[in-house]
Amino acid sequence: MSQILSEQEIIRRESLEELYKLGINPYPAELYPINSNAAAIHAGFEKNPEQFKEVVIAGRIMSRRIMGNASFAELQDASGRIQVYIRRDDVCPGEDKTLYNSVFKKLLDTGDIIGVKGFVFKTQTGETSVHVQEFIILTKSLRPLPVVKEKDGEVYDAFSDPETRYRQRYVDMIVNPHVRETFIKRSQLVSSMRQYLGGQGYLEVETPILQPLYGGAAARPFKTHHNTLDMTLYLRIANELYLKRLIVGGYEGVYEFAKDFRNEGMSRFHNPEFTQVELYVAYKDYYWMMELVEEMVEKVAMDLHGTTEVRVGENVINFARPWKRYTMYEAIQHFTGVDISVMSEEEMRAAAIQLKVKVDETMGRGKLIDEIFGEHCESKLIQPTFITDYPVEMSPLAKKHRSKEGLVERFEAICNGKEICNAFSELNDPIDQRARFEEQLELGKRGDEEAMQLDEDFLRAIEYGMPPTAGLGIGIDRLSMIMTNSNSIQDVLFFPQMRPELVNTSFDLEMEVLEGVPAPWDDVLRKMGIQNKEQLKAVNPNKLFNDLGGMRKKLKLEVAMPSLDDVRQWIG
RNA sequence: GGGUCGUUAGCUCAGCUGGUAGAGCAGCGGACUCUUAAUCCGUAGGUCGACAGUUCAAAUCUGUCACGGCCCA
Repeated sequence: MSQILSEQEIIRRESLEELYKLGINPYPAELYPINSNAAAIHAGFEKNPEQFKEVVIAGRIMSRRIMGNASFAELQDASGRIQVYIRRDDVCPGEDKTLYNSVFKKLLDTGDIIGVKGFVFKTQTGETSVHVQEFIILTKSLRPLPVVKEKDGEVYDAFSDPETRYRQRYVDMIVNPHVRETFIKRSQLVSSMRQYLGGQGYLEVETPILQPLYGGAAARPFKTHHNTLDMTLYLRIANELYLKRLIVGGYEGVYEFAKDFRNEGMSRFHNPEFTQVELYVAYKDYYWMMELVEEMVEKVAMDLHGTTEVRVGENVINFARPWKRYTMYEAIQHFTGVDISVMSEEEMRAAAIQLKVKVDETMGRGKLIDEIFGEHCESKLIQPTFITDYPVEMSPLAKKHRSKEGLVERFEAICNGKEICNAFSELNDPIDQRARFEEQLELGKRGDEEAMQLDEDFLRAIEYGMPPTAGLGIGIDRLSMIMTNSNSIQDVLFFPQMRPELVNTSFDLEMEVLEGVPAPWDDVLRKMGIQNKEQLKAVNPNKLFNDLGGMRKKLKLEVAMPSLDDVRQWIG
């Protein structure tokens, strides 16, 4: 015994014991043969009532209204909710009324999962319901669910604390139906793209996540270690360099839906791991790729919403083709009135200062352009817009522009003020590519932690010859945010990254002694789930110190707190 | 990383210039055979995020720390 239970949890555990005593297994092993669900009943009953004379459904009890010998309950399954009606003498036809009086009324709670068999009917107030003839407990729930009530579309006591929602997404999904809806949309988005890309004949592939050299983007990586090889490996920040090797190898179109990892700050738009689809198609250029993006994203909007128009916050975004196109210089001129295309670096720096953009001496032309654009243009681009022709300094993997000096053939699509994709005519000149990598190495030496590494094997591959290729990356999380009208990336990730919470878990008295931790704190640590040195070393001393205070109060210990330094010493 | 707001019962929240912790819902006991935020009567439930300081007295004031949201970089 180590978990400290609330009153409601204790009561539920007592109910569990009672069920066992009555010979009822609250966690049965057998499958439960459902033949319908909430949505099917709502959709079909009025037209074909004769088809709903014997339905078997299963779901979670979301609410109960008990009126003596008859009760209503709401059952929630994957398809939605339906009301069920239970009458004592229907489920207990004989003398023994235990199943209704004790099991249903006392031992069941909201949150429990049951199966019911019965017939569909309409109540006097007109609600389609299932009249229960038999029911069975499929799972007893030991924790009280947040109770969310609703009337006339108004929600009362919504389960809304963001921290708890993200940490306990399962609860969020149970009580907030729109959350499940968001993730269904996200899944449809990926299917829609996969269908589109597959339909073009491109090959879906998988490339390494653990990479000896990371590349393909400007970002800091996560570092890990392989024991047998005794070598450092990095979690990929992009899949670009591997997918291009596959184009060298002879495929004409490859794509991968990839989890990428970037060891950077977190925000409403950034999670350390995120999903991207990258696509490479041989014998194409970036103009061609723009058309593909328009067509594919328009299809996604149609598949998800049945229209190209999507409401996002205050705006309605229309993904119908064709999208607006600006070169980067044009965009800057459009939003600031300044034409920087003809300026020297010094003139540009002065212009940037005039435009209240923060500059410093290390910034070259490319960085200056990027800053001005980021400051004055990006957030104003609400409707999907292609920005083309980026400075060469920022794009070491893109081909130099066919006619414009100092630029590369690159575009980003901006939508709702944020980048949703990035693409270029891929650099396939191995001599130029080596030179660009070397420039990156120089940046790295000057302290740019996001500079790319020189990938000798990648260079070897393109020295064999990579056909002219168009490449694309689309951020699935960002696009999902737009397509689901979500304000934060955390709302389109099932399990957004969070600092760990120390949870109380059951512990085993037989376990090893925590050397160096004086009584009674060793016991307290065990109660907090820290059972050995390894686990102890893994915790943040400040947090541990903080939580020890909480445990001291909770367990009503009459001993002085250890100091923060003591705690640091225990951890070692 | 900086700014800012927040952390009180299972959930949603009150708690004023310091003076014995409250409500609604959920729970528990009871009544009730078509309810739907069911209703009616009764009742229990608290690491006020943590530590320290100020004070006769701290949920409340001050400092440090933890966790989270939002904004900025």
